[in-house]
Parts: sequence; C-alpha cells; structure tokens
Amino acid sequence: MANIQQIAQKAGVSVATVSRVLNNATSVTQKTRSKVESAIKELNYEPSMLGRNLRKSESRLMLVLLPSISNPFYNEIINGIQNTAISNNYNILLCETDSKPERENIYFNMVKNKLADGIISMDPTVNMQKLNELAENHPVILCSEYEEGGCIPYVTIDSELAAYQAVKHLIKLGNEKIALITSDEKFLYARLRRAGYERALKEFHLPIREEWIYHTKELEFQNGVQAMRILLQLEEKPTAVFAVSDTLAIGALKALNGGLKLPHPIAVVGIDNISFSNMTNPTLTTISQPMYKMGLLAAEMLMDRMKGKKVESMILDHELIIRESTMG
Amino acid sequence: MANIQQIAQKAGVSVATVSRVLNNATSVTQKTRSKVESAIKELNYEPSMLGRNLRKSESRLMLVLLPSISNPFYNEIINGIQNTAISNNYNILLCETDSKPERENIYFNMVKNKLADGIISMDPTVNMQKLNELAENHPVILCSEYEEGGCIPYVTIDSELAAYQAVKHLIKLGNEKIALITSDEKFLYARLRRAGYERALKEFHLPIREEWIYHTKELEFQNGVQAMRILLQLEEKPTAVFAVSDTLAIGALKALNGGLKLPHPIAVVGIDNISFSNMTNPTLTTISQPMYKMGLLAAEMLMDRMKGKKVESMILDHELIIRESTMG
DNA sequence: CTGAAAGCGCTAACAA
DNA sequence: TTGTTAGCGCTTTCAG
Repeated sequence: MANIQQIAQKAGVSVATVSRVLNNATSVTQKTRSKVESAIKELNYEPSMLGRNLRKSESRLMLVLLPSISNPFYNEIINGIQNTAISNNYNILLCETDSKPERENIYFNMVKNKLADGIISMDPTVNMQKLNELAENHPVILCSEYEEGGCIPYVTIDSELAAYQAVKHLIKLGNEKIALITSDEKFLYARLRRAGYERALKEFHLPIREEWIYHTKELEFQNGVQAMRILLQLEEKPTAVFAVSDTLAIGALKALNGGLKLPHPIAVVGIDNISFSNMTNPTLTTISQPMYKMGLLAAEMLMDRMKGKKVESMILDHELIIRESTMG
Repeated sequence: MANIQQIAQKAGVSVATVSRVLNNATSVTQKTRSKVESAIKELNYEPSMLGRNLRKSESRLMLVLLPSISNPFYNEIINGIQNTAISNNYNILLCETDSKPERENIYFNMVKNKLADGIISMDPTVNMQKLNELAENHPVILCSEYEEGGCIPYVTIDSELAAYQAVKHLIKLGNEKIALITSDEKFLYARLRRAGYERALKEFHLPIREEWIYHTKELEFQNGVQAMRILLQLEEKPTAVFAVSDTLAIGALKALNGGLKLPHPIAVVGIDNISFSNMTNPTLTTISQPMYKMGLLAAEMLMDRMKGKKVESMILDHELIIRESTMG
C-alpha cells in the first residue's frame, strides 16, 4: 500500500500538497493537482484514515448501544441514526450489549480510547452511573429510555401518556377488566407505562388488581405468550390486555388464538408499531412511536454535542393505531 | 486526557516501560509496574487506540455488509459474528447498504483506508466485481449469498436442496398446484431455490406454470402480501405456495387469512425460520437455516484470513420445520 | 530490566 | 501557491 510520501515523491511535490489535494483545499493550482491526481491513480493510493484520525484525534464513529437487535423496535430508529450519521460523514457502530455489563464496558472503553467519538444509548439495562461518568468527558445521548432528572440529553416519547391513551381506548370499548403485561420495573419506561395504565383505570373507577399485572423477564415474543397463558389461568380473567411492547402483545395474541374458547375475544393493545404488528392475525392495535425521527434527532443531538454545542432533550408525539385486535 | 508521556513522567520511567505495562509484557519488575499503575490511576489515563492502531496498522474492526437490518434473518447471524468477534478482541461495524451502491462504496473505502481490517458480506445486491477487486488486497468473506465459482470464500446452505425439500413436502401432502414466490433472479439464492422448486415438480411430473411463479421486488412482508393477492386472482389458483423467505411467506399467510373463502386452505412454506415464523396464525412451516453457526463460522473464517491463512468455503445443513401452515 | 529514539501516515502552522 | 517541519500517541528495535 502506497503512502502519502510516495505520492509526493512520484508527483514531485511535498506531502503537504498531496494532503491539500486530498482534502480539496482550494489553494492548489490545477496543474499541481493533476500531477498529484495522476500519481494517486498510478500507485492506486488510498489515504489511511488511521493517520488522519490520530492527527485529528477523532474517529468519526458513533456508537449505538442497544440490548439486542432482535427487537424490531430498534430497526427504524437505527435507520434514522444511520442516515443522519452518513450524511454528516459519520459511521455508526451497532453495539449489542445483550444486557451484559462486560459488553457495555467494552463499548464505554472504545469511547474513552478515542476509538469512537460519542455514544447513543437505547439500552434500558445500561449502567446509568457509568454512563453519567462517561458523559462528563464525552458526548452521550439517550434515545427512548432515559433518566428522569439526569443530565444526559435524551429524545423519547411520553410513555405515561401513551399508556394512558392505550388503556383508555380499551375502556371506551367497554372493557372493565384490563390486564397489564409489562417488564421489570427497574426500567423507567415500564414504571411510566404502568403509571399511565393506573391513571386510566382510576379515572374510570376501575379496579387495579395485582393479579392482572404480569411482569416479564424480557421482551421476546415468548415472554408475551407465557404472560398471556398465566392470565388465562386466572379465575377472574381479564377481558382486555395492554402490553408495554408490540413483541409482548404479539406473543399474547399468539397465546390467545388457538387457545381455549372464550365467551368474548380478549382485546390486545401494544406499543411501538413494529412492522410485524400489521402481519399478525388479528392485526395489532398499537401506539406508534416516531422511531425514524427519534433516531434522526438523537444523531443530530449527538453531533451537536460533539461540536461542543448544548442540546435540549425532546419529547416526541405518538399516535394510537387502531387495528383488528381491539375490534372484537 | 492524559497521554503516555505524562504517565511516564509521573511514574519516573520511560514511555517504553509504560507501554510494556499496558501490554502486559513480562519484562517489567513488580516495583516499576506498580509505579506505572498508580500513575495511570492517578491521572485517570486511558490509552488511545488511535495511536496504537496507527502504529500497528490495524483497526480490529470488521465490517458486516447487509442490505437491511429489518430482515430478521440477519439477527442470529449477526449474533454469531459478534460473539466470535468479541471473544477475539474484534468489533463489528454493521453496514446497511439499503442496496445503494454509494453506501457500499463508503464501506469498501473504509477497508481500503485501513479503518476496518476485513469485511463479511451478506448482501445479495453487492457489486461482485468491486468486491472481488477488494478481496485481492483485503480479507473478505461471503455469508449466505455467494458467488458460484468465485474466489471469495463463503459459508452458506444448499439452497437448491432446501427448496427441493420444501416443495417435496408440499407434494407429499397431496398438492399438485404449487406456486413459487421468489425475488429477483439476479440473486443466486433465488435462482437456486427456483431450480430446487422445479426439480421437485419435475420429479413428480407436475406442471411448471409461469403464472404460478411470482417475482417480488424486495423481501418485506408487504411484498409477500402483494404476491399472494395476485396468485389468488388467477383463474386456476394454486393449492400451495413456496416462498423463498419467511418474510414473504408470512406476508402470503396474511393475505390468506381474512381473505376470500377457499374450498381448501392454501399450504405455505418459507425459508429461514425467523423468530416471527412461530408467532403467525397459523404458524409457518419453514426450512431452518443454522444462522448463528453461519455467523460464527464466517467470523472465524475472516479472522483466519486476516492472519493470512487460507480458508475453505463451507456448506451447512438445514432442516425442515413442519408447523401449522402445512397441516390443513 | 529499562531507556532512547525511530517511525506508523497524516495534517496544519509557519515560512518562503 | 507550495514546502518544511513538528507532532498526534503509541509500539518496538536496539543499546545499555
């Protein structure tokens, strides 16, 4: 592999001039430029980013932390991040933590080691203390999951309101026994969505019964299946279910169809509007999050941060999408 | 941020010694080591990978090219790649090309520019000519999609056989009118799967009718829905459908349920065994690919390549998973 | 066992 | 407009 020296020699100019050509500096005569360019072609030269990165002390890489790419919720967010990043000459490194602290540490170190310029975390399981420490010296943005009252800027939706609206929709349909399938309440979104669920129930004077609230360990389909099966074993069965993610809701739907015959179909609502939610049978009523926009904004915020600008947290709008799973 | 110089100064040793401590060289007395270590702690020092990478002329990053992460088929493969990479001190950079050549070029350049040490391509839309050129000077592995008779090592399954077995399964169930939903035949897997489909039909003296073969533009759910709708409009409707991916098959299933009443249910088989395939109603019969293993092997092959070893292409086993969509 | 020094490939300040 | 040169932070050879 040729280096900048060899190009300079071949073209009969200095390395500085080659560098100027490489970086489209204006102060190069067309004649010199051509000389350099033909030397580059001749030697099949590709400038090394390693040298440039060291010199400029940047990597133009941003890290995107997420627990697992198997949750399609992240797909569109990632698209948003990626498109924004690329158009700003950045690249993204997708980092699956699998909710393992060791993994997380690897990625934190990449930032500390200058191998990445900043980090967008979408991982609810992230170690907030460590992330806060990192954020003192490095650009960090939270996306979707965030810390209340924390100092890291975030972009998210109003989870409490979303849950409230989802449950209210179920109530308006005449349901009075509404179950909640949620995940571990160590996660803020789970606490907020539960709060929204309870607010709706209270507002309509409906009972909040612990046995109708099921906590899953993860957000995989199977967790939703499992949850629904348990709820169906109750003496007093719910007539409707609100799940805090589409993956759980889809699992619940699966447990419902082909299961025991019930006097009434059980209505189901999810959150996220993942693409698969329109392929289930029945199709899933859900709250749509502006995933692409969240990703786009998170990336913009990160880049502002990297430039040293201050950025404000944002809360985006969501929308109830009514489909077959709540149409009896 | 402290650098190695400052540590050396603080510890009263040379930078060489600090470097030795950093890299666990044996030839450092415990006493010197402690001095250095406490200096590191005191200054909160983190070694810069930028310097190391330049010096060693490696990035310990591998690129993973795929058309879109929204196809869950890639999830498990990526897990396999990632786990292998991490345990070898590598990181992966997921690269969505969106089937756009500009995107692809960005990633190829990262390898040329030394920003990445090698590349695993799972992108059927990849520009094979350019990839071959790249492979002359850089480590490249193909995963899933490959080039027949090409010189880039690959890991894949026997697509022709998989398709043959899927269709044979439909035939054994008594189906004689079997449609094929496939994608553009510029892709090798599409050609191979069609070949398997035709081999099975011929073997049982069943007709191959062009109107029962539908080509989709992409592999999204919606493409499958669309395809099935067209097939249902035919005068002579097929009684079974083989789709070359689970996403298409799931779309087909969706078009089928809630649609017009048919004398017999239409059987559907897919390929991939993505996690959704078990959540549809009915659940999907499919050919399971060993996705995790494919990813694992691809990563190992790439690392061997990066060490300069020769590697052999591999064809892995698949398996027919029978579920409700072919159980009438 | 430790230090001095060269150098990886590039950019940018300064000089000409 | 172009060249000279210092140096980004690290590893590694060679000497001691």
